Amino acid sequence: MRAASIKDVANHAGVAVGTVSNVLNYPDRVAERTRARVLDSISELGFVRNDVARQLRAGHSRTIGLIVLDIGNPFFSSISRAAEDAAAKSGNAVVLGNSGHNTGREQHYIDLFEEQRVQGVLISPVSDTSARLAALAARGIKVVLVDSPSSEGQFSSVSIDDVSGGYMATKHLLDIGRRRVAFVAGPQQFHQVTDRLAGAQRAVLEVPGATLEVLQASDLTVLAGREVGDALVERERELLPDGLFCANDLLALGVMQSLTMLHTLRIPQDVALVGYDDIDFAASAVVPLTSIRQPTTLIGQTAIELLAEQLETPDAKPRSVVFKPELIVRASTAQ
Amino acid sequence: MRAASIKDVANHAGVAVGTVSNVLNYPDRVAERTRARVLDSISELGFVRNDVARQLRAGHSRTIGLIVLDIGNPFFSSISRAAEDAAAKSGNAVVLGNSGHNTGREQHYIDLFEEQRVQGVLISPVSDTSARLAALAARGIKVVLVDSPSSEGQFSSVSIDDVSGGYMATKHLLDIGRRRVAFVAGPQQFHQVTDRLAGAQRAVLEVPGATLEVLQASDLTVLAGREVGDALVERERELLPDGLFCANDLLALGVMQSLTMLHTLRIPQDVALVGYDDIDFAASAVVPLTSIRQPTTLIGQTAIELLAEQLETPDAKPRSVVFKPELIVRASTAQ
DNA sequence: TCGTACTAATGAATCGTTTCAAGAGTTTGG
DNA sequence: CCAAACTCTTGAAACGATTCATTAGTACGA
Repeated sequence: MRAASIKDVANHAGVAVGTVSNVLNYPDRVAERTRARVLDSISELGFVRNDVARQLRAGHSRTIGLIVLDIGNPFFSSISRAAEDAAAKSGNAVVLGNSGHNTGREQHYIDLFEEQRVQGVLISPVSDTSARLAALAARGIKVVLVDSPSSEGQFSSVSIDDVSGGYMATKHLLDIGRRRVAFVAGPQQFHQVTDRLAGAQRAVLEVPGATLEVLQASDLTVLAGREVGDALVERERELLPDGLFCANDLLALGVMQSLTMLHTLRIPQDVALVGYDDIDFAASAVVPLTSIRQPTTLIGQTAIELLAEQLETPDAKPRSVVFKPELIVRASTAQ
Repeated sequence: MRAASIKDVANHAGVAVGTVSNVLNYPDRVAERTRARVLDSISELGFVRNDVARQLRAGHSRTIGLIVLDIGNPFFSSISRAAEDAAAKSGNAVVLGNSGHNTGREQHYIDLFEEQRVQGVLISPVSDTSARLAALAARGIKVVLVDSPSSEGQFSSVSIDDVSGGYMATKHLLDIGRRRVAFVAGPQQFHQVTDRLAGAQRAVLEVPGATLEVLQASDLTVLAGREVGDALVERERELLPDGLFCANDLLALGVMQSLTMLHTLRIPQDVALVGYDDIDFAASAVVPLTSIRQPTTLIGQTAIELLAEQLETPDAKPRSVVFKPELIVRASTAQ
């Protein structure tokens, strides 16, 4: 009941194992008749190549590791889908790891991928993981940073100009006349959060009389957004910001749920709201959400391309691609 | 620049390869001093176990394949996250494949997983794939069906009673007084669609005077829902259904976008709306969406458990777990 | 007829582990 | 002091593919 091996096929067809291997890998090195006989045996025995053995011999796998911060976030699920599609085109499989913003789990996946001798690792790092990634790279496993710029150009990377995204979002709030702006931040160790905040600050400084408050959310999830929103509705009306920029769409949707729950506050009349990522659900929110669109499909594809580049020319200099995000205006900031 | 092997470690430490292997796998079979020396060599050489070779020797991998219909659907991303977490606890990794409702891609992943000698495959099959899956099983790869009942109890499965979910959703619409009910169906080859429809039909038959119309959507996505919605708003008012039950939440959110776009129709006053899956975004929709909640986390965990069961006792009879869904009432069906 | 050139097929060596029977030392008990 | 019972360590044999130097066989030309 053991799976048939190449040796079984060879016996059955009355040829040597090398011949069976040739039928599989270099069919025209084998004479017509022999090939037919081998193929018959293969289908008769239900032989399926053992990829593990192939990989051992080849010295590397046909697998790419992808470590994301939160697969529940459509931003990342979209990237991973794109990466998977792109990898499949060149016959590679993507193994997905979800770090959940947790350094321990991240390290766990790095170790796992190293043991599995993956061809490369695409990673959206939790924080500054460069030492660990350098160790990976030193053992010949290529690394591409996703949604994170490469510190000192050590690795290839594909990222989005989050500072400029933060600027665009805040500028838009200011353009529609809002002056008491608040940024709903996630944990400050996420560079996505600090970059977007930096952009927001720049925009606010350009407009005299505009202020920027920072509200701290415990996480980058819908639930954390709801907590921030609940705190806001408790405030006296004159202390409320009139423009809210959230570090991502999940937060924004959570905030929106709280603000609209009691029907005492109106979006956008009382509070205008901007999110970040433009996930599919932003358009179908209670109030369709203005957001900063990130080209997730492109990000995923590019990550795979950068990896392929590294694999083809092993000592090519790492390359960094930076995409510009785009403002998508919807009802949550209508004038 | 080749990665260090166990042999390199053995040379460096001046012991036999078997001893190094014992240090790694059975530390207390090795004398204190030897063990220390080997561990030193390991860290000095930066040795990392080659999992590929281990797997070849062991005859199976520490990998589980998961094939889902649409990873962009939060229902499936939630299941896969749960499965991944559960698998990690027993030291296994999950490789994710996205079939996108496409038989070809599904087969591609089945083949890939078979070549990779995964321990088992969790699959949400596109249609009746039992022949192919039987072939897998015949080669010793365990199969667990996810979100799909097992035909003839051939495989273990974890599923949800979709007929009863469809019944609950429709009964609820009838309970709040709606009589011209429509079911927004996805492609009829998806059993999820036909089961939910069957439940809806049963509910409608119980109420004299109630009718059920079936609207066909091209897919189970937000976009497909918007197409159905666009067609609905074109209708004369008296031909409109007053209760809509959508085959999943993505469809429902799409329909909702169209219906609320022009502000001529009100949800729930003119049309009450029920979705299916209760994804996180249902609660933060334009009109918070009444939905049928499926215990995704439980589904993912259970799938892994059923697989573990099969692996531990290879000739245990396949087991089927069926969960009951739950109705979550929100504003989209408020009376 | 023989040597050359070619095509096919062979099978041992290899990849990096784990396993396990056998051997080498050491300790214990009589 | 020797046998028996330990504790460690050893190193060859798998696992299942690919590779490649050899060999076998055939065809051709001189």
